[in-house]
Amino acid sequence: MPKSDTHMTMRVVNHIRSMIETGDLQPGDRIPPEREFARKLHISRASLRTGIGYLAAMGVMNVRHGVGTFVANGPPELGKSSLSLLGALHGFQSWQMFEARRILESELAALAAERGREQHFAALSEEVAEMYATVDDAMEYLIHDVRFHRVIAQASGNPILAAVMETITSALYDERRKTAERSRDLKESADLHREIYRAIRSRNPAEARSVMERHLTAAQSAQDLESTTPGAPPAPEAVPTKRAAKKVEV
Amino acid sequence: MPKSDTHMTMRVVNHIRSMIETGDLQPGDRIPPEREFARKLHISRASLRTGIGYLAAMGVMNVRHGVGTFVANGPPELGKSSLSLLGALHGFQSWQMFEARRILESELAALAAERGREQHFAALSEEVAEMYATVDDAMEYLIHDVRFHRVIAQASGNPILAAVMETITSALYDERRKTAERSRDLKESADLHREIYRAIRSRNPAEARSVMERHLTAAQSAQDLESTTPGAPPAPEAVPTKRAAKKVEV
DNA sequence: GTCCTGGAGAGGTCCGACCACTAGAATACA
DNA sequence: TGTATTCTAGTGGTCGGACCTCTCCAGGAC
Repeated sequence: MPKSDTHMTMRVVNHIRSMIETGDLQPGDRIPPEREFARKLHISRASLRTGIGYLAAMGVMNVRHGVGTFVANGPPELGKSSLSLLGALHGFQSWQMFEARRILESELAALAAERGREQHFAALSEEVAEMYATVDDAMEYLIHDVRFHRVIAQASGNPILAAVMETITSALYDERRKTAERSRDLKESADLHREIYRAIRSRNPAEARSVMERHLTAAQSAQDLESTTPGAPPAPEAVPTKRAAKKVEV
Repeated sequence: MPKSDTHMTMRVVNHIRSMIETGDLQPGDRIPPEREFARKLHISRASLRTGIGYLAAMGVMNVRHGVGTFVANGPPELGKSSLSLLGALHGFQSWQMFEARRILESELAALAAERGREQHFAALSEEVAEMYATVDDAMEYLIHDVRFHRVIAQASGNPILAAVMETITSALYDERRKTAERSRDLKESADLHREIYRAIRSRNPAEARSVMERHLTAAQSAQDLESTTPGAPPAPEAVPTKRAAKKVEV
């Protein structure tokens, strides 16, 4: 939706975008130094920087002070803190984030059961094993927990849904960090993950979806218990707006 | 995950964020002029601008040349073009976007059936009527189509999922605009929307989900027919990465 | 070999001037 | 009087060029 010319910002964005589309720029690549690049694009360094800032905010570029600016190469993410920011603005509730995650990951698990490959199964199996091995170390356990879910997202074959999941869980952890770090019942959690793994491996989408939903519901309850803001029951909000019409494009 | 001090950008972001959280800044509000605001924060205008740029990229602020800078007040969205950008970077496929949309909107419809209120039903009904009235004007029809789906998202009571949907459909329209603008079979489409409306109004989540899925599948097929890049069959990608561990942040 | 220091090169911040757009006030005109 | 036009204050957008800070690593001191 960005208009091409004028607006230096978009000029930079589109330029880099096309460099990516033509393959001139690959994930992990470094772009030229700002001064040089700005000269090449016939724009000021300040304008170039606003463009880069935009890309960086979107998670497409990765700026490292004193080193250089790089094309992101990690797993796709929508701007990391964007959800957290939007949450502050629109007053997102904790239960809403959990619900979103539950829905997304359930479908992701089902898709993984349909499309997962042997490599994914192997990776899942390994993470489950690691989880059992670290039931006494919450910190370490969490790492494998996160990896497990990430592998499922990858196995789903839909990077878009995976990116959305990444964004939501990221915001969720942001919030969790504020409360206690302690965790309990890791053994039960590991059992559930093992069930999920088995359902996926046996290519049973319905089962995978259902177990994943059970797992996340349990996780939410556990979280609510030690949180100050208990998960609220669903309660729809105000009236539907009518004014949005003018914002419609195409 | 943004670190507090240093990095002027984050100083600005956090400052505005806290102004939002304390209610000093409400959606639609205008922030002070850059020169004045910069003086008040004891930073340069350039730094203030990078911070604002970040917020704007996230969709939290809305900058209008010659007018002022405002807190966003529309429906929550993750940065508009972010998906489109990420798509260029990670090579998102068209069918993946459709799939993501199908999954999301189906669940959204189910939730709307559970939680929707009378106001939402009325709004939906009105949009359906408008759709029937504009089956001969594709452009006009599309506006009501978009509004219809947006109301469902709102009725779901989960603004996070709604925001994600908004982001994905926005990217989808970006692509659609590249192809022909013509549309056919609007009558059939309107019929399907009417069915969805009825399922929601009668509080039948399963039915709502199912009809919505049918509708979006049909829409995808129609799109594929006149597109140069037909929707590809599902095909999972490469190996699961292992390196992601270091990126985990509790 | 190890440690320290210095410098090159990258991004980060700042300043101050000027450009471009918008909206509303002031003015001209019918 | 009413309407169109022009002017102008205020706001964001761009510029360039100076200077600061951070990283990394070569090269010397030990």
